Amino acid sequence: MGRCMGQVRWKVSDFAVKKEPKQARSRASVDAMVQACARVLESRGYAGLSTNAIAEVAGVSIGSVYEYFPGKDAIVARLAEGMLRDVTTLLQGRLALTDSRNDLNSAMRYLLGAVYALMCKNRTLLRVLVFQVPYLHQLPATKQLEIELQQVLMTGLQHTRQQYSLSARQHTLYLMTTSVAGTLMHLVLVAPPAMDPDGILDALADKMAAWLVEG
Amino acid sequence: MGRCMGQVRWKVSDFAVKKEPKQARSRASVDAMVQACARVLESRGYAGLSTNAIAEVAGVSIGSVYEYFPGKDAIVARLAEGMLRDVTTLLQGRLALTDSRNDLNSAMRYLLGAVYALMCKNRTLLRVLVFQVPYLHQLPATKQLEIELQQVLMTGLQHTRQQYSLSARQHTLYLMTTSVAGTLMHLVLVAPPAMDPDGILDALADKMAAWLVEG
DNA sequence: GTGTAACCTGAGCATATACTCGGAAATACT
DNA sequence: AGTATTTCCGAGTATATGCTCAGGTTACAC
Repeated sequence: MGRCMGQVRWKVSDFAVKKEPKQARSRASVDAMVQACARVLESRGYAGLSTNAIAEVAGVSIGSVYEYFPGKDAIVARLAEGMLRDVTTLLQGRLALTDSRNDLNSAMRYLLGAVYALMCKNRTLLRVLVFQVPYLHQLPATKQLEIELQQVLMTGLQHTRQQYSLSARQHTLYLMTTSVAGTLMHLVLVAPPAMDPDGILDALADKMAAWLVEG
Repeated sequence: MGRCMGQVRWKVSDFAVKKEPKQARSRASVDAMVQACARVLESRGYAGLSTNAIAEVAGVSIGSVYEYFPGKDAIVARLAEGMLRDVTTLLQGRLALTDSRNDLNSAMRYLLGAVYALMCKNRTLLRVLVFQVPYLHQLPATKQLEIELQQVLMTGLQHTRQQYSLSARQHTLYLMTTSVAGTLMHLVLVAPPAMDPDGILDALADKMAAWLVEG
């Protein structure tokens, strides 16, 4: 077997593209590989993912896969980065809307609902990425998403006029991001469907809005 | 290669023990295998885990491994169940202490601190288990831990005399478990060490205690 | 002691997966 | 049309890992 088995840390070169596609044909092939990767992850999990499977599902030859990617992890990384970026840009977009609303609570609810809805599409794929892909949380896009979430909440914080100590704000900010992330993750990936997501998001929005004005 | 590659769901038989060790010698062997499994997971990650590696590190022959386990997943499952049970029993123990204290806030802080400390040992191993083992959240012990956490918080809820609607309580309970879990997970597994865990746990205890009395 | 059951061994076979490479086919350029 | 470049192919090789099995060793009961 090749390299890359038996290590806990990954080199960035594992995730880089080998060659940039230049013609429309090859761009379509690369896209097909990434899509195939998603489908294989959904149906067989990360352990069942192989370059051969990707090539087969994508309808291209195994040689073509290695023409553009150094290995399967690069394809997974590209797929994950795309999905994470979707959430990040959603957050950025909704942030503009949030600014114009003066009702903090409903603005928060709006944001949470949007992110929740986006996560629910691709539920299965997301589950595999989060629970099985070893290097997901080391990806740049993951950290970018964390930063973006903090940014959104920070803006909410700055809107409130209350003055608290800086450390208190920092801690609250941290708690909010981890709480929101933890709740959304569990709600989307783990909780049974009988869980009344709308009611829970209502409650979460309430609590978070309250934390914002408290400090 | 054997079976068990390429599936998203696992059979319980994958996690069962093949034969129960009866003499002290074999019990030591089985224990060595589980410990070796932990060490291999820490140093090479789940992708680098193999029955051969386990046997080598444990100092037993590969044949002995298959004498007692149907495959590596059974060993991982046993290891994980042990660690999860440690947290569960800790929670149960501290719950008794919590009852006797009337200061809800400090009781909460005590609990959080204890769980955090326990998680911090075996940080690396925990990281691998949580982020890489595909079937971790399907293990009975995982769900048991969730239930136990809810139980502890529920007891806190019942201690407060306030009467709110049942659905509000249910939602708050859910939010508390997911928030606490999310924050602890991030703090232990992801956050950089410069994060001032004590201060954050203080803040979290404050917030959670407040939610308890609010409803 | 002797017999039985539990325990251990490790070479070896089967298989899955990573990855290469020589060359064919399509496309772009002039 | 002719040439260069890009793209694609897929049989084939190397290797890691799963797992078996025939036979040896140790512990225990009587």
